Amino acid sequence: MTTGTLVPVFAALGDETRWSILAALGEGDASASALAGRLPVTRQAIAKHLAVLQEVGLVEPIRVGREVQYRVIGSQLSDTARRLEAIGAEWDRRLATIKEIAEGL
Amino acid sequence: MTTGTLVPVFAALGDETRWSILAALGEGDASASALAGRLPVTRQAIAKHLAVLQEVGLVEPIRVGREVQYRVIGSQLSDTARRLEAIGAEWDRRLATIKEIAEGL
DNA sequence: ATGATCTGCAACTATGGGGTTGCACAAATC
DNA sequence: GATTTGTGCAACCCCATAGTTGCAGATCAT
Repeated sequence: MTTGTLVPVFAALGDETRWSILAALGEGDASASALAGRLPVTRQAIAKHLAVLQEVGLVEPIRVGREVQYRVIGSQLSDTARRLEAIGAEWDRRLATIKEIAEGL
Repeated sequence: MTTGTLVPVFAALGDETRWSILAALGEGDASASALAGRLPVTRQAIAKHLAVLQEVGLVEPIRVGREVQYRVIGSQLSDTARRLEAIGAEWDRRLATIKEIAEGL
């Protein structure tokens, strides 16, 4: 059913600050320090969030000289969406079946 | 962008126990007590999880006599998946644009 | 009416996680 | 070489939350 590594991704997406980071990264790669300039949180806090996002494969680090820029991996987001879609469809199907049985068809 | 109520849904989906509950409910409506019989957690814990799931519209309470059964709302899951899909596509599009610019096309 | 069962609310514990400050270190800049 | 700027690590605070126990109130069965 591949629900294995899916839950941590949702957990990662269940935080407003991380969405802010993803939104900021959506306008171009950026380092933790650069992000700290735009968001109302410390660089260290952002670094932790980036670690979480990297852990679940939503973001990718890229060394540029002495700084580390991060890039959003859009495909991972799409994958997650498709897997969620599949589960939703499966549920709809199953619930329809249950409803039929309940109505005695 | 409708990212408004989306984050809490992901937060709700970012917990293994809640997925267990959803999986159990996928095999038919059940009450908190019934669920407590199958899962290795207390009824009260399950009740809290059900409250969270209801809060974000993933589940729906149905009074049956003295007990309260819960039903999965598959459409909410599908909606969430579609919205995530849309965001993912948007990102892919934007990142592709950025890449083009970066490569000087 | 009594007992069994299911729900609801409340208090309490404890672990995790978001956030901070502080410092040490690496790498550009001057 | 000295200074700046960016990263990494560690300790710490604080609050949200997953989980528990305990009890009171409904509701169904006998």
